[in-house]
Amino acid sequence: MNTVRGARERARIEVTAAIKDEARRRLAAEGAAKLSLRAVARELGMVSSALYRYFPSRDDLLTALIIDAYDSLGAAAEEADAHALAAGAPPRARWIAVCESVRTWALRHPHEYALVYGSPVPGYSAPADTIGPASRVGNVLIGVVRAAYEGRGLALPPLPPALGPEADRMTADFAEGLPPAVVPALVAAWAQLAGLVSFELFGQFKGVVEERSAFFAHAAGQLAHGVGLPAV
Amino acid sequence: MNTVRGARERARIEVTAAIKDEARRRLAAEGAAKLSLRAVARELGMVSSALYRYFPSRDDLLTALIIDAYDSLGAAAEEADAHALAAGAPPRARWIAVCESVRTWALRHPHEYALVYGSPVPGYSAPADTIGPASRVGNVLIGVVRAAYEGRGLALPPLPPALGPEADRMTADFAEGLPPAVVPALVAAWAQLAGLVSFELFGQFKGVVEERSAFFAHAAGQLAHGVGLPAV
DNA sequence: ACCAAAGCAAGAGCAGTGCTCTCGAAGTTG
DNA sequence: CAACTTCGAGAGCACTGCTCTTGCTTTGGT
Repeated sequence: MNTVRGARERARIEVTAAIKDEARRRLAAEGAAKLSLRAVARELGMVSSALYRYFPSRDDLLTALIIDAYDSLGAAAEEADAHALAAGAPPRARWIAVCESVRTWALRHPHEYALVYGSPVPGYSAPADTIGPASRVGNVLIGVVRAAYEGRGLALPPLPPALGPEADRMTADFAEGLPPAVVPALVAAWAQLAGLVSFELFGQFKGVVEERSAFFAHAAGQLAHGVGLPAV
Repeated sequence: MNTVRGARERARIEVTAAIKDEARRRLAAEGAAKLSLRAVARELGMVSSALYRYFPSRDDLLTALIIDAYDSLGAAAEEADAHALAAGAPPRARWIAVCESVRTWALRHPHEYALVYGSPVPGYSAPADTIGPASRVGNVLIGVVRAAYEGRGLALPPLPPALGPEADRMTADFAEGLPPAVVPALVAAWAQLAGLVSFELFGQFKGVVEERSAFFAHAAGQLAHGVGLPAV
């Protein structure tokens, strides 16, 4: 692998990266709604039609940015967890560290966060390529809970009987080895985490929450409690 | 009031309403990103420039739709709570009923929900006119918790000392009469509720949660627990 | 080493957009 | 009735995503 296939292929990779970089820059500056292919091309010194050799449409460019954003966020979460783990943190502290890393990443890349967890852009349905990167954060959270479970430090949340089969299916599909009762709570906590971050990022806390960091830390702790990682 | 001020004024009101109606229709059909002033005007048999007599810009039209959406959602939540209250439901059941009503409204008006709780559209900062309607759902939730508190049915969640002053400020600002410890939990629950609905609506649960209704009901119950409305 | 095939940038062009300006017709008010 | 305001229509500007055609450059097989 990594074979040097010639100038052409190398140029294509570089140009593709340059386009994505410039697009990300304009995304950060003006938001997804105003991201224009022509402006990106102009900034790169090429003509707009040339850009279509690399991305067949504006939505394809956005999809590429979405995948990169998922990957970047996923990497941040994984790194935060690895750090906490290396520091000997117990599962609850790891959980909170991951939540904080998601929030920090979102505050640093607001438009990219909006791209992945905000309203989907056009008619649009997420291409299959996105589901892999999209699940990285979820997998980190699953890993933390699994560690708690294997360390006998997991308090099982209640599960209504009506949700039993669904919990079993979820567990088999993407959380093998965990007790089914915790899986719905875990998925809910993931969505709730996104809700907290989105509200802060999208201005819904304006005039409501002022001490955002302290508030978030508290909420992340409550989230941990909800999935069975009680304080001390 | 309701004085008939002449044909002109009446026409203005009717045309404004017609524009919003048509815009809402196109919003539901194609989403906010593709909502075009010209298309709305065309559908109404008027020329695009005439529309600017009623809304000075596209964003102003969107803002009007946002306010209406907040009001519609708020009314749905208030009605759901009133129904539950009239049926003699205890606070916990009222809480869940309100959560369900938000989800139901969102599923019925996905694009309008995305407009208010999704990523903000342009460069954007929410105009002041939106904050009133925006808080109606929150006020309903506050009312439910207040009823529980006054009925001695509220279990106070823990509050870290670091968040004490902020909790006091929040309580004084928009939740007077409630014990400060519950207010941050309440705000967090509100954001988390939006996270649950957004994830379902924006396709984040695709391949993850199948029994969406049962899952949501469970999560809403957990949310109730988190704000101090325990089961039975 | 040559030459056809493929990849590429550029330009023109289409249909559509938000928004501005001007002009004449209509309604409102003294 | 006259002065004034409001409105719809049309033309026009700068911009968008996207397509198509035209030549040039790189590539890969003979």
